[in-house]
Amino acid sequence: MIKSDTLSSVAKISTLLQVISAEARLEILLAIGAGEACVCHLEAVLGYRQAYISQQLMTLREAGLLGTRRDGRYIFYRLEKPEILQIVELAARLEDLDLPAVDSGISLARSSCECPRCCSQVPTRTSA
Amino acid sequence: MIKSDTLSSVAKISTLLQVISAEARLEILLAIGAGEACVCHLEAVLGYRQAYISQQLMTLREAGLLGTRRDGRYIFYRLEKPEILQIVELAARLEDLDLPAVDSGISLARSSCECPRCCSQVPTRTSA
DNA sequence: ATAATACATTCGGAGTTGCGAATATGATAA
DNA sequence: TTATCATATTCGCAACTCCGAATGTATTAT
Repeated sequence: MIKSDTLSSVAKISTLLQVISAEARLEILLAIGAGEACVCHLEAVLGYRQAYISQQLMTLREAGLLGTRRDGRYIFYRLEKPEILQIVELAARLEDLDLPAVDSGISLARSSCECPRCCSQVPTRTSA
Repeated sequence: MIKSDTLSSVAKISTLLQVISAEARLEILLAIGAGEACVCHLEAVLGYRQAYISQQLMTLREAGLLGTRRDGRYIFYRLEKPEILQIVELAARLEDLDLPAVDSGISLARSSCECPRCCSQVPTRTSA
């Protein structure tokens, strides 16, 4: 893996883009979006195994892209630099894709979470 | 390598970012910048072997990022989607780097080329 | 013609990475 | 205390990627 702090500007940019370019990590960034998400949430929403999610989160953390907040036994991740999503949006536009549902921090990450244990309330549903 | 056209939006974005994230390819994109550049030019400016440059150019071409123009025995490459540089600039800003001299199409790619054979005129030099 | 130049392409192996399995840690519940 | 849950970390190897070497293909020069 790429590390060290004595790197050229291009090398640093290369590292950043490589970190966010892995498909699973892109999905994680989009799932967190403007809000925050715990690991079990990401697990449920994205369908990856827990250890795998944690591995990807570690990579993103080491790149300085994520911040954490512990609440009880849950650890919530948020984007340290939300502008990272602008890169994804720009890339999406270049490919003529209507950007893949960047999480607004309301829809997925905070409410109507599908994972079996955390955030089990379903506040956006209006049915009786 | 990543191919196929039946891919999710995220997968397409992933592929695009992976293609541009390789350090050598980043350097190539920046060296071409807003102008155009032949292979021997890139070879001289970046210091990579010819075959290696061509390999990276092939990858960028297959991703639809480059266009070509043949002039005699030279082949000039240009950015098909110059907005790709905005991604690089954004990434640079996120890392607090003053973006790495995006080629304006004047300084390197078109004039004062250092490679021994092509573009040997040195128009920006004002010395006798 | 042949030769030289500019560039493209294929092949293969050393090296790296992805990711599953197993295990560890830190917090809460009983 | 022990058990359980949420998450982190380490290990190892199959799979993949990088890149050098060799070779192929246009184009121009002689």
